[in-house]
Amino acid sequence: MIGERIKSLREKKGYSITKLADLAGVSKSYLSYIERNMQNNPSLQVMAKIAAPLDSNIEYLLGEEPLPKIHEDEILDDEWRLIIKNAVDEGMSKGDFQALKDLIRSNMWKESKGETSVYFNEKKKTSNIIILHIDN
Amino acid sequence: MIGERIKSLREKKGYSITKLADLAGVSKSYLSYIERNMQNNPSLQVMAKIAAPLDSNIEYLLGEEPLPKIHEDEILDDEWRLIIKNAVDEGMSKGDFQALKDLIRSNMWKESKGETSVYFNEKKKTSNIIILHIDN
DNA sequence: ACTTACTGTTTGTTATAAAGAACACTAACA
DNA sequence: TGTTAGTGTTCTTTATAACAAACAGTAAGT
Repeated sequence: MIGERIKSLREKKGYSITKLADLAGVSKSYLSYIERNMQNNPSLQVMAKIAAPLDSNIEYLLGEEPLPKIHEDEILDDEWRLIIKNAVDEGMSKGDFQALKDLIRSNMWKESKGETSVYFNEKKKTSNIIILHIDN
Repeated sequence: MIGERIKSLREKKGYSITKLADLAGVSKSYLSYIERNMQNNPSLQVMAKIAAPLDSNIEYLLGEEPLPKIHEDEILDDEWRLIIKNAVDEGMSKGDFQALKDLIRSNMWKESKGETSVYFNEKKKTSNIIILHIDN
């Protein structure tokens, strides 16, 4: 849920609700509501304002939406084609794809120990890829 | 701007405002406002409802970068087909790909400061992806 | 004990997101 | 010509997002 994400990032930064609310420019009462999931439909502007001082972004705060089911036994060319088409429309180049393919094949991706400035952004359950976020 | 993205995807799907509004479950008047950027602060729920029938997601609709040019479908398709085929043969799942696609779109990838346990493994010049290696 | 300064919560109240029309404008067709 | 069905746009209203302020709780200081 979105509230947990914000709270987690906030505490990781050592911010209080009041502090983050000030930095973000939203009311602390509203931030409190959002963190407790009593208000689960904030606007984009509020989300963006909250994400900024957390050095995060909306997509991460939104967390993972469940991936569509995968039929593992057969490769549907049409389905792949649709996926690729959307990806290309959204800006994926062949070079991107090749790089990612190599990334998938490498089995070097493991859980972070959590004591560094690196933390996991999200973990796809249907994939062995873990998306990272470098926290500067 | 967010309105242009929605409109572009909508027209690509051949949907009218009314049709998309019905599929998304939002009012067509509000969708019209959003597309014309007269309402630039919709809620997350509305954004999610709009993104779904467009086979997109919020993060893309929010994206700042201009839409890439779309190449000729036929040439692209064959070339992509070969790439995908090889990738699938090598074990790439659709989930893998979707995860990677999200990875590309997120603009959170920055150079490592070098003081952590993370270092860059390699950098593909044909891609904007930086492959990382977590050193446990 | 009584501040002072935090923490996060709960109260109203106000501003506005979002709906549900009604509206104007086409094109197709009887 | 009038009617129907489609497009997208404006109205008007209502539901609620978001605020400001008051509130309770804790810890440190006097």
